[in-house]
Amino acid sequence: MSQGNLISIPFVFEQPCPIRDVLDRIGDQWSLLILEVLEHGTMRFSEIERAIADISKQMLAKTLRRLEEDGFIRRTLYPQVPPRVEYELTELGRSFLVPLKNLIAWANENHQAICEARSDYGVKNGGR
Amino acid sequence: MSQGNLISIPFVFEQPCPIRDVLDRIGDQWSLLILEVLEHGTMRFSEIERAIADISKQMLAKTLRRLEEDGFIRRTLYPQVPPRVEYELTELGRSFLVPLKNLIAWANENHQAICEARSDYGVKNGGR
DNA sequence: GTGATCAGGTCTATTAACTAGACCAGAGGG
DNA sequence: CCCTCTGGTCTAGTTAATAGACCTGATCAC
Repeated sequence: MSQGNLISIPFVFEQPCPIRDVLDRIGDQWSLLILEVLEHGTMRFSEIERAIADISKQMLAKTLRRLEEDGFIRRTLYPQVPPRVEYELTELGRSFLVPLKNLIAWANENHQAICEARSDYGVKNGGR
Repeated sequence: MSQGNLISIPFVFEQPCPIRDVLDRIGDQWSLLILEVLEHGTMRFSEIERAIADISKQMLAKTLRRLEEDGFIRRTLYPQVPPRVEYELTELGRSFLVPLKNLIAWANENHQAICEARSDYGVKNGGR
């Protein structure tokens, strides 16, 4: 609170900033995964559910709604019984695939290194 | 479970796959943000805390430990009183900055479009 | 000497988020 | 007549995150 011991920090990520705003949305357990899955084309709810496997219906529905709300995907409901709902990437969503695929490529390339880091850490802190 | 109605899905993201493994770790509220903050150099615990502002101490400590465990960052403890602890990116962490900065650049470029999508969605589904 | 202060956490209690699983509509098939 | 199909929603129980008190122990003001 006092001024004397303030360390100068030129960047502060408060909530109303673009980076925070976007990262807070896509930075969750499922969003990136769903977008990656939808790269392969238009898919139905149950197809996405099967592709990700361990997502719960509720989280899938919620995450899809949020992605739709943010303009990443488009939801099309065919009023049949049983209902048919299809999800596909919008232009915005497709443009997001570019940085996303970079990220995924990095993940594939460096997964090994991460695993090694984990086991090294485990050795160093083995006891507990 | 029966075979008849299986829609062919050539890609299934089960947990033990590199993409899932990496995304499950960095795909949370704080990891990406912390890594981005640390781009600016070695920082102390309280500096990071101040830079992100609305992170709780517990989550910061936990996320830092996980990032350290995965080899993204290095933690250096100077045994003084009061304690001094510094965090910095490792080689691996720095290499991750490349895809991360792509992501952030995308976020900056498209933040406007996302906001517009949100308000459009709000109009369309205004009642509820 | 007494007490406040510092950094970097941890501990606890409250609150929010997520999960699993039941349930629903309503047309078509056996 | 009952069962099945899809895309969800609802409820109950579990897990995770948050806010805030607390801890250490050397240093400094009083």
